[in-house]
Amino acid sequence: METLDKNKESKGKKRASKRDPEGSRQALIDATLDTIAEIGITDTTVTSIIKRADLSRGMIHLHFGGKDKLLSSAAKYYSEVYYAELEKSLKHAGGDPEAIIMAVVRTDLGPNLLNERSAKVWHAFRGVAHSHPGISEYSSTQDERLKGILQKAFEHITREHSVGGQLSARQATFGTFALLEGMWVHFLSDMDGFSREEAVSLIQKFLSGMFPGHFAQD
Amino acid sequence: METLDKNKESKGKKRASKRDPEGSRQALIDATLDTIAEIGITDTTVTSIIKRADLSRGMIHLHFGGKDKLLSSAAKYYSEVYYAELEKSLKHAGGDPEAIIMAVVRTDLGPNLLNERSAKVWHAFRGVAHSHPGISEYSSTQDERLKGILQKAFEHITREHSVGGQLSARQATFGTFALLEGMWVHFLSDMDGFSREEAVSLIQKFLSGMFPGHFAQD
DNA sequence: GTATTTAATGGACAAGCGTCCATTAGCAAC
DNA sequence: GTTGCTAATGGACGCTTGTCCATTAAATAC
Repeated sequence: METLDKNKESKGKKRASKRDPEGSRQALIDATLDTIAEIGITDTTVTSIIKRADLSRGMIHLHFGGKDKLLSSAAKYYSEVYYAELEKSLKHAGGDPEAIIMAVVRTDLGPNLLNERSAKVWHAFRGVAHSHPGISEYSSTQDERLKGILQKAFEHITREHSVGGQLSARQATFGTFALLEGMWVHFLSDMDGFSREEAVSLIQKFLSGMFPGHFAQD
Repeated sequence: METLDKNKESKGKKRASKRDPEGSRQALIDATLDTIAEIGITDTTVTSIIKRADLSRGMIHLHFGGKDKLLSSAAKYYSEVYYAELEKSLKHAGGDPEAIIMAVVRTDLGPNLLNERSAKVWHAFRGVAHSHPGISEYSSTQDERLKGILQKAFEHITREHSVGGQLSARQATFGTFALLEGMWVHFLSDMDGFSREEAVSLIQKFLSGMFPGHFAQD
């Protein structure tokens, strides 16, 4: 019998075999996101990426056609992971609009989506988006999907209880979204002082102020 | 009599004479901010900056000691301009806490501070701050000063009317700040659709929801 | 086994980067 | 004028960047 470790995906991160195009592709994307989070997007070079992925120089050109396209693919992947997590959480939320909104808030501020690596990558991508169409595309898609979910839920609430002078669904979406983005920024500038519970509770207070009778605190 | 234009600071941007260290310094800072806003911080190189400032290669090293220090100086200058505008507006606001808070909100979202160039520069700086201590310093200083002003005003309000279950001054500051940051992000992603009035009004509604009896809408 | 296919390698390359400094030139003092 | 000071110039430098491709080697088909 032979040794059974070493060559069989033992660590979960290593590629399956020496020839594994799909694995190499993903390894490059992961290494890109790691590098951006660790040393910043300005210092993220082809060399720093392939060093971290433990692959050879030519792989980026081979699998993505260039550094720029790798960055776009990494942004796309990041956005997909974000949205997958959100949808997973929404499946357990049921159909109640309030529950949906609070599930979005809780998930967006939860440790799976809002953590050091993720927040740094998000921030870096947003910072360069304006001069990088490939990245811009995916981060604005992510925003629009999130806003879409919120707006649909808020529309239900405003329709049910048409409470005269209150906020429109559009404004409520706008405000909630801004608060969430602000929380991410805050998290980055003070990770130790940040409290997820407090952030969720604050948004909930904002919502219950805007929609009296709804979003009651525990 | 001689011609009186052409060589006497006529355009306000040109340097006063061919030898003007202070003017050159400022021209480099302005060119840096312009370049960042136009082509992004990633593509902002020594060459692109000196081309825009219409100065020679050596000037960056001469006046700032290197590109990195020029960037830090540009961040510092940006922050100073922001804060000067804010203080100017606060002088007219009087001593009333509500008026101070609303003046901060209106100024932060006004065209002098929130415009295309300014927002793009701000975004770019924040995106690289984590791997660039010189920039990080000034953008966090700016944040802290703004939060300080808000918190002091909110403390007055919470002290006067100690309305039991309401928001603490810290939370109100947190929420207002997050909303403002969110508005800037929103402005960047949809400049045409953005309405300053709506943004101000939304924050005011948030505040009047949190502090019933205060921040009454017009 | 051999042939075929293609993932992966890593060095060569030109272009571009930021830094530096010997030189030039503008202004003030005399 | 001449001198002294220093702002300003712009080319040379070494280094790093991203791209590309001839070569190697792993897996599959026969």
